[in-house]
Order: sequence, then structure tokens, then C-alpha cells
Amino acid sequence: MRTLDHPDVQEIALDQVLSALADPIRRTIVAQLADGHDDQACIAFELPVTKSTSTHHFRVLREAGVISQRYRGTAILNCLREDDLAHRFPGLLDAVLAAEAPTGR
Amino acid sequence: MRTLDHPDVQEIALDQVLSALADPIRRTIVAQLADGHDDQACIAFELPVTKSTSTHHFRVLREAGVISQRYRGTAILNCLREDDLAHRFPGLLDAVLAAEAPTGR
DNA sequence: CCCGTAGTACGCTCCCTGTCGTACTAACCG
DNA sequence: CGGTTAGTACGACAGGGAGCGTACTACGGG
Repeated sequence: MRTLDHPDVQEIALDQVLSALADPIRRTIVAQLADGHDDQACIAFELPVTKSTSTHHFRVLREAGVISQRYRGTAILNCLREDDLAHRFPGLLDAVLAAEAPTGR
Repeated sequence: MRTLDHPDVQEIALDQVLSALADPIRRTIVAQLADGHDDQACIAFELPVTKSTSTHHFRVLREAGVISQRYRGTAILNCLREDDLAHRFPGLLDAVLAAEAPTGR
């Protein structure tokens, strides 16, 4: 089974998290994960970019510590690291998600 | 008197705010402003960059809607747009500031 | 009026990031 | 084994952003 590197909770850096969340495509991913679509494969997110670009965005999110990814067959299950982010930067993720979707979610 | 363009409250874009706050130098500025140093001139922030780069960062913050600037003589007084940001993206600025300075402020 | 101070404008690098395409690997399914 | 599916690796390219230096402008003070 292949493995993927994830930063430890203490290693999550504000710089990287903010940069990661500054991209609209990546916020789309995060919003969908937050919206109860945890454990979705990358392919399930209908992003307006090609597969390789998609891979890139998922990696940025993972390396920033925003999501976690684990293999399951040929697919990857994506999860939002809500607890870790809430522990490291309380309120940040919530604020960004709320900012993104002002009309209830 | 010269004037400077500021985005209207409704025009403040999440993309730009997050990008602006993703830079450590700009977060330094924001943190100092939040720390009771409102109305400081640009020169008062001892930043590890030259004047022209400094100008650049202040402009990015202003155009993102994070700070407001107004001329006073040859200087510019900088203010954090706390209320506008809190209104547009509730909790966001607080979360970033708290994340930056975990040991009390 | 001249000078100093504070900031801007502009041009220039360099590097990083988003995007793509193509070729590849890993896992599962017949 | 062969094929399909999901994702990766890698190279190329364009654009933007941070950084600098130099030359300039606006304001206030002597």
C-alpha cells in the first residue's frame, strides 16, 4: 500500500494554510468536504481543471495540513482535518467556510 | 490632497484577503495595527525590506480591504479595517491574529 | 525658496504557482 | 494476463508576486 506524507499537527503552518485556502478551486474542495462529503475520492469533485492540476491542488491541501488522504484501492479518500485545524488555529476554518457560503450551508 | 482607492465593504474579496494575509510580512503589519498601533505611518513599521517593497505590501493590504490609508502631511496613517472585515467575514481576522500570536496579545 | 522626509512609479530580476499534456504506476476486475 | 480506473511524475509554459534600485512627487519646515 502506498503511503502519503502528512504534516504533524504541530507542524501545520499558518502561511501554508492561508496560501492553500487563498485559491478558489481549493476552497471548493474544502467546502465540499466540510459539507458532509468526507471520504470522497478526488475524481468525485467535479473541478474545472484537468486531472494533473487536480492532483496538484489536493497535494497542496494535504501538505498544508488541511486535508488527509489515504489510499483505498486505486482511489484516494479525502478528509478534512477539521479537528487538527481547530486545535492549531481555532476558528480559522470555520471563518473561511462561513465566508465562502454566506447563504446557509 | 492625494487620495487612495479603497474597496467598498461589499467589494472585499475573500481571495484577496486570504492572499494578503498569507504573507508573513503583511501579517506583521496587520498584527502591529491590531496591537493598538493604529494610525502609524508606514515608516514606523520596521520591516525587513526596502521602502519600495514596503509600499507594495501596504498597497496589497489596502486593495484587499484589510487596511485603510489616509494622507497626513507627507506620511500615511494606516488603520486596520477591523469592523469592515468582521462584518464581511466574521471571525476571520480574529482567527488569523490569534493564530499568529498564540501566547497572549 | 530650498531641503528633508515619506511615499510612489517604474523597470528589472527571480522564483513560485497554476495550468496543461503525455507517459507512467498501482490496484482492482474479469 | 489484459484492461480499466485513479492518481502520479515530469516537463513545459504563462502569469504573477516579492524583492530591489533609482528616479520622481508631495508636503512641511526653516
